Amino acid sequence: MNIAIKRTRIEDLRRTELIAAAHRVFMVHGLSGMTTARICAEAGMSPGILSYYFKGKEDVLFAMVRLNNRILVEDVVARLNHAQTRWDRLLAILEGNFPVTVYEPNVANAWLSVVAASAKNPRYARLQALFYRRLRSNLASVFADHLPPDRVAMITRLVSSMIDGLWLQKAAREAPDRDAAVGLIVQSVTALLSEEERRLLQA
Amino acid sequence: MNIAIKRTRIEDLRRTELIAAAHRVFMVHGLSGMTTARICAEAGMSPGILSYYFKGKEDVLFAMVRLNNRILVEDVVARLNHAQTRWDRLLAILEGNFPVTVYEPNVANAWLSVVAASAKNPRYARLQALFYRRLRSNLASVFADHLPPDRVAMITRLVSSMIDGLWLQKAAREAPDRDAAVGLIVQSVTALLSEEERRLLQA
Amino acid sequence: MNIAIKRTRIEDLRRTELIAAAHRVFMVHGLSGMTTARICAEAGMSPGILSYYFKGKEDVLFAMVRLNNRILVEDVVARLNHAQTRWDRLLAILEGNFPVTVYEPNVANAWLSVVAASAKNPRYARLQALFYRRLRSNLASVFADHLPPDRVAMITRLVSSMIDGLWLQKAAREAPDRDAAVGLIVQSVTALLSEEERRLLQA
Amino acid sequence: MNIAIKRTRIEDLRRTELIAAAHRVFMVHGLSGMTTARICAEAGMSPGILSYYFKGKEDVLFAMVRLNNRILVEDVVARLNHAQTRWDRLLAILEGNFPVTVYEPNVANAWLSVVAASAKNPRYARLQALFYRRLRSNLASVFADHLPPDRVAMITRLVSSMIDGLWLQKAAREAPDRDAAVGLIVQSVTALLSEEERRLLQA
DNA sequence: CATGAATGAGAGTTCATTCAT
DNA sequence: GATGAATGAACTCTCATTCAT
Repeated sequence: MNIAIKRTRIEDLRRTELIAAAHRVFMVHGLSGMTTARICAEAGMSPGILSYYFKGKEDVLFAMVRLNNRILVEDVVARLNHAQTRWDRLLAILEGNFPVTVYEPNVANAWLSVVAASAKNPRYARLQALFYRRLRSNLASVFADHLPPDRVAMITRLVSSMIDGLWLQKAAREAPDRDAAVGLIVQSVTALLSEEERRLLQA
Repeated sequence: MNIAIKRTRIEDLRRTELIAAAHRVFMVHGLSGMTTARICAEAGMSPGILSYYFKGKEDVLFAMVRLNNRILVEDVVARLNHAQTRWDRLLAILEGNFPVTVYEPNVANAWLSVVAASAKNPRYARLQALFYRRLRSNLASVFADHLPPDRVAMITRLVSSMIDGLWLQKAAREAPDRDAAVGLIVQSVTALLSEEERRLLQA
Repeated sequence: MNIAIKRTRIEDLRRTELIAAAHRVFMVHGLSGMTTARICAEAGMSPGILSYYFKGKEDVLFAMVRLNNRILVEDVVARLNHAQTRWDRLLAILEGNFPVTVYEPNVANAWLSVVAASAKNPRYARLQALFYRRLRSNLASVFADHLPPDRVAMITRLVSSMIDGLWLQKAAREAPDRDAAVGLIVQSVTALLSEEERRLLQA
Repeated sequence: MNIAIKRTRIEDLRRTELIAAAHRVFMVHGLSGMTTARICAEAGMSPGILSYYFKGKEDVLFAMVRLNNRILVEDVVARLNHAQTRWDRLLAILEGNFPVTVYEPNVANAWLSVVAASAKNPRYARLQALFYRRLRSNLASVFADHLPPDRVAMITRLVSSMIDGLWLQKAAREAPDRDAAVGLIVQSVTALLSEEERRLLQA
């Protein structure tokens, strides 16, 4: 039993190691430069190992994307748990979607490739759909109690498209830095609210 | 001399035809499916011709992107020329950035790949920079006379990032249709203006 | 001493189980689909075990072929023991060479692969030679007492080549079913005998 | 036009060259040793050439099999055209199916692999079916006018299965030489006919 | 004795590019 | 100028085998 657990853990470790290696290669060489050979070399393993832990290259990529999504989601959840007011929740969501060390052209660039490459793949489509649904429901939870549904929907759309747009512009080296990005969205949302609505959210 | 000119013209035509063929292949097969063989076949030419008219595949891609940018810009310019009020100018810009037949998941997807693949390349960076500068100056020209500079800057950022965000979401099959997209942006801008400002823009 | 014997017996069991597993894999996936990984999985053992019990994959295959030959031979022997007349002996041989549940395209196909793959290997050549010698001597024992040697030889050749030919055609999905196959050979042999000879064999 | 023809011919030549190279590799190394790299090396070309002339390895193999079938069939046709009596036709068919220089263990072996490997592939199945149909109709044409249908069918089956069986035994190094093989079949057929029938066929 | 993680050679295929004609 | 045959490097994936535990 102990051995089994140990072994499973070792397997999991190696899997994680490979995913991490894939991620490093991905960040440096981009999606097109992320070859199986490079991943294995980066992990310090032989080329054949990939098919031992994964079905194939595509499987590694998917695991990598899923892991990153999970980390991002968990980060947002943690931030939301610490938020006091509804307004703090909005800030938590925004800050979670622009992670400090990660909101950077090369990263944005890499992730754009993934979205582009995987949009037709139903497996990723589900992942994406889930991600957007979560984002929208999080945003909705900020406004739902104090605003009519159509305004909630509109603000939600606005915020989510601005998040994506700023990431895309980051990849194109045309986006402001992280604080300015968050600030821009906050400012936009603020401008859409009446003074009273703002006060209610901040309470 | 005449012959030389003629030749040049024929050569220009063939170059253009190759770029057009590349564009057609790109739209159908995406960036990853855009092979030199397919481009030449689509153009009805032999594979060897590419190295005569271009330095390589990358060169064809660049020419294609530049041409496409040009067409999009010219379309916006034409729309702007027909615009009566400042408000019409805003609509012209938005509609020009969501071309009816082109605002479609596969296309968005393909263009995302290009942005992702070329972001590190200074050649493309210049192209992108020019594109964004033009978009911003166009947007600024709508508001500059009636709003203080910081509000102009803010609205400009908001609009441009929403445009990009909606394209990105389109690729992820998470964006509304074209009219709703334009409507969303218009609605957002409207909400940011006072009634008086709106009236001034529509005059 | 006892332990050693026990161990040896257990080892023999596992060896046999591996061979049986190999045979099952072989029947389902064919020779080309018979990978060491699949064999061990089928046997419920780990991949490394193969090199303990066998020199390599080739060795497993050989053991499998030998075992199969043995089973087939023993089956024929058992049938021969129950045969009353010489004619019954002929039927026993034919029926033994077209096992009911096994005379089937995929199986024929798989065995063809083995013959093809191993024909150059002297180890298999000896196995094959033994097999054919036994078949011929069995057939000869049917006719030897009542027919001159050259006719015995001819009939033997005819029968053995028809058996092989029908198996080959089975693989090519061009052979009749089992009863028709046996019937065809019986019919051919019958036609080669005079009425008196037939009566003698059936006595 | 001329150029087109010339080019097509060159292409055909290269294709044929590759098929011939494949055949040589196949004869020497067997089906499993027939790698694309070896084929191209044997043809004195680079590895990439294969995909220029063929869809893939499987396509080369199929072309090779088809070409060989064609050659064999044409040889039989030529022999049949020279045959005077029906009996001569029978000999022509048999001799055509045991080509002098080719009825040899390694060749038999190689062909066995192909039959085994391709039996599940409908493309080859059609080829095989055609081959057998032709063989049977050729054999039937020898006997059809002088024998009742059921005896024609039986003799046809007997001859075709003996041909296949002798080839299989050749691969197992257990078959007689070519003349003995043909002789054995002739002898068998002869024994199945009455003296009068034989006379009619030889007329 | 048995495990299963790890290896590494080798397979088929794709494709941008070159170059003699 | 244009052709298209030819190249060769690079890619992903498979699998028999090895070996520390």
